[in-house]
Amino acid sequence: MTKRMTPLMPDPLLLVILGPTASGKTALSLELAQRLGGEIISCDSLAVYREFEIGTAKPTREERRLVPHHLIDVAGPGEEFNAGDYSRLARQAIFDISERGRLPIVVGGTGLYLRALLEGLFEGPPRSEQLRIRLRRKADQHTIRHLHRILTRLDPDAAARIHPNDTPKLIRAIEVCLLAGERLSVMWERGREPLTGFRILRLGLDPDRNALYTRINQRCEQMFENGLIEETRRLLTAYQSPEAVDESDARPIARALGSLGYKQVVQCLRGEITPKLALWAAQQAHRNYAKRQLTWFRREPEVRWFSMFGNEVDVENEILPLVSKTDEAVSQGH
RNA sequence: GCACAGGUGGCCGAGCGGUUAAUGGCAGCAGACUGUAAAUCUGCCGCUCCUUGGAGCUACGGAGGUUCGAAUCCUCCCCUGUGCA
Repeated sequence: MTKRMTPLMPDPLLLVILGPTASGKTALSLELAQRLGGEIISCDSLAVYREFEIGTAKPTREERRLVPHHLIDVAGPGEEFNAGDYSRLARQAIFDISERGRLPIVVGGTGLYLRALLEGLFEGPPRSEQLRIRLRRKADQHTIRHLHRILTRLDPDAAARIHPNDTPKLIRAIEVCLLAGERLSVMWERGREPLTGFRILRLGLDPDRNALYTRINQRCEQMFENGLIEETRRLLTAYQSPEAVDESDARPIARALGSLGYKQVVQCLRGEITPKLALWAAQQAHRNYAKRQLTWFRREPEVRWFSMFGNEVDVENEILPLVSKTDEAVSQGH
């Protein structure tokens, strides 16, 4: 094997940092970005919303001044934002960063968004709120199996892959079939459009479970001390939370008010639970979430795992060699 | 001190003579996931052993008792809550 004298321009590197909430992704990403001349693309379904600050653990203003961040605060609190939007915007950001000769670093905990970014989504119709309302009403009138029966009629293959109890996924599947006039499973088979043109290096953080849970508990407590309740009160005044939707209420719905931490604080503000219980429940929810994230990320291909927190990783000896090794491998034509 | 009400698996909580290792829920563990994903859903869940299916052991505050059989009935004791003193 001879070394190329005039090697083709190798694909630029794309760094991906993934891991559960509170595993130290931010710390690691900042260090790497500074050492490698990188910019960060957040991959977080809640950090995209403006005004949701404390409960989303966004990087601080100082951190964002240190390193440019993308895909944070790109949507209004009451706006609709989904995996497709994310995929498009994030890809654009990655191309722009790379164009400028900088290293794009994707950092995130939202598995679906990461997959939408790296592997793409199937080509499907957007959601139809009206159709969804109709389907949900139907579901309420019949047994739990009803939606599944409808889907089985429309697309048996898709139905076989969705559990009869999983109402939201059934609704989306039926919606797609009806709107597209085509089977979802057929659309799936046509495949996705993955992100190409980059060598992707995935770094995963998987610290000791008990230590992670302890850190999550502390971080939640910190959020409450930093004014999560006040922040939620302000948001709740301007927006409705997704549960307890009132038809006569003109305020837009902020979906993020139903997410970890905010949901529990909303219950507290409505007088349903005490602040103490809200904290306890928020901690619980974050722990459960971290576990689900790990389940998702375990399936992610080619992840270089580190069983420690992001701030504990020996960047100099553990990661920088990986980065240059990838460079080498490609320039040698492997 | 007296009178009620209670003490059930890590927690909450059903059961109130056999079909009960004991309904549920939570937590825990494992899993799924193609435009609501910080969402939604699934499985396992006393211990030990073997191959699915089982086998054995330990369990319903404690000690006795009644009974073929008790978490469930009786007696005494310990503890908790409430009311009266």
